[in-house]
Amino acid sequence: MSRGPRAEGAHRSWGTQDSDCSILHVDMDAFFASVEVARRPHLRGLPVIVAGSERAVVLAATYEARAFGVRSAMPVGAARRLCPQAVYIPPDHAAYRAASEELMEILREVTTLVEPISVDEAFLDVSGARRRLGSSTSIARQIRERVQARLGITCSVGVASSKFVAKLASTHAKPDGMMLIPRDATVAFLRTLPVGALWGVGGKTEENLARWGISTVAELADTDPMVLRQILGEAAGAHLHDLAWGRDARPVEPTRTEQSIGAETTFATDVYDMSFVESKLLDLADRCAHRLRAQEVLARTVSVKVRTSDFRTLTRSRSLVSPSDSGHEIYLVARELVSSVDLRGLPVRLVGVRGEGLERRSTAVLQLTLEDAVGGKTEQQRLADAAMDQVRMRFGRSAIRPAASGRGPTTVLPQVELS
DNA sequence: TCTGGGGTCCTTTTTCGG
DNA sequence: TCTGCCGAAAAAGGACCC
Repeated sequence: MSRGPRAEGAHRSWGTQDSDCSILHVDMDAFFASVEVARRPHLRGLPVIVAGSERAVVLAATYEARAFGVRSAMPVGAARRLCPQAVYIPPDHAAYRAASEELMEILREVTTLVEPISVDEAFLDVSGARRRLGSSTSIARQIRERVQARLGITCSVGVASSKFVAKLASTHAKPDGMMLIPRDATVAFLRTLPVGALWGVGGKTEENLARWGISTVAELADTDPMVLRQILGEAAGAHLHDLAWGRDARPVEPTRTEQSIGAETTFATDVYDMSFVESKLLDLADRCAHRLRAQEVLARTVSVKVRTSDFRTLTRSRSLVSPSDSGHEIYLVARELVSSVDLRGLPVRLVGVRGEGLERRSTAVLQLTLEDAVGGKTEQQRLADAAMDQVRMRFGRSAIRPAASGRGPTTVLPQVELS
């Protein structure tokens, strides 16, 4: 579901030398819409748009709908004006998740070095798979065939010597294509692109750069990095200058861990009633906590997001005394945080709850056996009781399980301070 | 035209302890 | 005890991605 701008001049062959290009970027074409068309063949060839409520934005549009100017992230109202005859379908996220899992399975048959970056795209490092499966471009072809055969939808693949160039290549290959950017052609390819093509340059940065007379990657590449750092900040300035020269050494990382888990919702109409907002908050905290538990992680910080009817977005966050995955605990903090927000008398459009600073659950094992209790309450037993109380408070009774020996309770828990 | 919901990362501001 | 300064951590906000 790439939205990056493309350049017409870049849309040609850049050579065939793929021996030093081991990074692949696989990107499904109009993913959600394609899944819907694949299971409703009578829609093939029609403009199809996947979107939630009238107050939402377009999540995906087939190429037939794009011909009318419809784009993803466009408000549904605007899409209806451009293309009233399109078939509008509400999203079915479970189906997209299932298709996504199948896609990732296909990719992992090629190599274990797969880094999913969203439901419908992933990077692969095929340097180790080439002896078995052939050249990088040949592997790209095999992937496209398998995806078509098993999912009934098309994808595009970019092949390059770095992640970000592979991603640009897949964007230019769309729809249903493949593009190779040989290492030697990288800088020449990049210089044909507008700055907005670079990963990390959105509307604001583009405007900002335009004020300095920079609107193409070539112009950015030829700008003194010191000046870029002044315009864009320390990190972004240096990073974008590197990208403009094709320098991107980031490896494909198959095991990236999540930094936060959250849930948010936009109301059908803006609401003044804070008790209604709180009831939604409880729901969101529960969803958030449920997913924390499913991933076996605890959140160190709770943050809330409130958007008022004028589209101002405010956030508040607070660290917890001890990390938690309890919906009730998260709700209590979230409610306080929301009530501390100055809404300036405006109704609320959106609320969200997020758990941040995630840490893995269960790193230490506390074992208490009946021997510990012999002779009444020893110092050790009192200590153990206190620890157990903490465990109950933090994880609930269900966290305490009988030991395998059956002689006492064993609990798996994150480091409990026994001081 | 009227802007979703899931995230990441970076910068700036505020808070806090020494 | 009060004040200033410093650095680290936390909080807030914003831009960006799909």
